[in-house]
Parts: sequence; structure tokens; C-alpha cells
Amino acid sequence: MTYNTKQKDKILDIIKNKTKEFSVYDIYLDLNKEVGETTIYRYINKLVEANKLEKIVRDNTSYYQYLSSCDNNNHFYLKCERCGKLIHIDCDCINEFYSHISDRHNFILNKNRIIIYGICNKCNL
Amino acid sequence: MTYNTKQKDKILDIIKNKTKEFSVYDIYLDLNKEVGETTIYRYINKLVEANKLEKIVRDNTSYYQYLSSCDNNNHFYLKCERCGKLIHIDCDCINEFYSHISDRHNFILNKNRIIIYGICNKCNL
DNA sequence: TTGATTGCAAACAATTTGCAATACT
DNA sequence: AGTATTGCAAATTGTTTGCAATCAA
Repeated sequence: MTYNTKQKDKILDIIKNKTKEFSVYDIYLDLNKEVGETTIYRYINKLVEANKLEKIVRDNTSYYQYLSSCDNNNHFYLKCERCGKLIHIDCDCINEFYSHISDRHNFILNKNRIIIYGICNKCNL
Repeated sequence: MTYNTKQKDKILDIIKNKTKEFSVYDIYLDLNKEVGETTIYRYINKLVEANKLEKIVRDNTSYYQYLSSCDNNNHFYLKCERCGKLIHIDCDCINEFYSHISDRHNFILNKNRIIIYGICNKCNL
């Protein structure tokens, strides 16, 4: 149903090694234009649908960030607004928060989509 | 430096009465095309910059949602992924969460940007 | 062989910009 | 009067689509 291709491998390889947001054009350049932009668009769109990538839109351009698959029940993200770094957290505090939101505010939060924005340790000097 | 115009008044009036996400075109239609789309784009962009509107991009279109200015120190949003409703919460739980994130994870979260996604009470039947 | 993928060129569409007319203070 | 705003038309540009060639299974 889906085929493995060297284009997909190349794209995924680049993506996995990105620590910050990237655009389709960034990937295109990183690959020395050896893979068509259209192909990158198509593959990245699939990754977004599969929740492997977060999509951020800014200045009329889409940027993406790799979300390493994480099955932990207590996982969420902190994202630095200054340097763009995405920090993975595994901490039970999110479950306490989840319970509180559920019990007191009647809202079932989506644990796969918790991204808290702010300033990271390094940037806060 | 900035002028008040009836176009701005009309746009803001519509926006304030929206409970769900809207596009520029929605506003354009609501105003019976009496205000140019360009004008709506320009004004809405300013509102986004001023943090009066949240911008959400989906399917190559920008949607917006009014963020009623809130100075409370313990304010955050819950957003329903099904019906799109934005729920305002004032609860000290966010400060506890803030402190925990700060103390244990060395991260200063941005209180003006906390949007938790999930399913609201009504949709969860 | 069969069906998915690629990539170019073209289409698309949301958004922005130039500019002359108009409105605000 | 002087400056900001409006709105049309045109330009821009990120993204998608058509399609023939190619590749994976």
C-alpha cells in the first residue's frame, strides 16, 4: 500500500536530525535539491497527518518540527519561544493537571497535543 | 497615529460576537461585502499582533478567534477540538502548574499563551 | 505486472502590495 | 492641511494538482 523510497528515507533522515523548526524549502536545500519540493510537501503532509510532525504557520510559511513518537502516558512538550527548542517532558504533573481539568472543569484534554510555550533555561539568563 | 473608522468598528463588532473560529472571508460575508477584504486582512493582522486574536491555520486558510483581554493572573483557555468552542478558565491550578514547571523543569511558561485542546463537556456525550 | 511515487509544469488560492481616492483628526 | 485608511486590481507566493515517467513490491 505504501512503498519505501530513497526520497522518503532521505527526507526522514534530515527531519530526524533537526532540532528546530524547518520549512519544506529548508529540507529541499539540505537535500541539495535532489528531491523535488512537491515530493517533500507530499511526504511531510503525511507525517503531519500521522502526528509525527507538528505544523506551525508563521509569516505565510509552514514550519514543522519532529515529534518523536512517545507512548508514555505522562508526556508533553515545552517549547521555547526564543530559541525554538522543543523540550520533551515526562512527568506525572501532567496527569494531575489532566485530572483536575477533567474533574473541576469538565474537559477531557488531549494529551497528544500539549505544547506549553515559554522561555527555556538557557535563554533565560 | 491611528484613526478610528467605521470599517474598523464594524469588523470589531462582528468579531466580538463570534464564539467560534472565523476566517477573513466569513467576516467579509457577515458584513455583506460592505468592507473590502483587504481592509479586513489589514485590521485583523493588527489585532493578531496586538494579541487580541488567536490565529489558527488549517487547510491553507487562516482562522481567528477573539481573545477577550484578560488581566487575571490565573487565566487560560480550553479549546474543544470537536465544536471549536474556546472556554475561558480562571483557576489557580494554572499557577500551581506554572510553579511546578518553573521549579522542576526550569522553564518559564508564557501565561498568555496557554491553550489546552481536548473535548468539552457538551461534545463528550 | 500492478499500483504507488516522483517531479516538472501549471493551476490554485490565500494573502499582500501599489496606488489613487477617501476619511479622520 | 496633513496623515492614515480604504479598496480595487494586480502581484506575490506557498502549496496543491495533473500527468507522464519511473520505481517498489
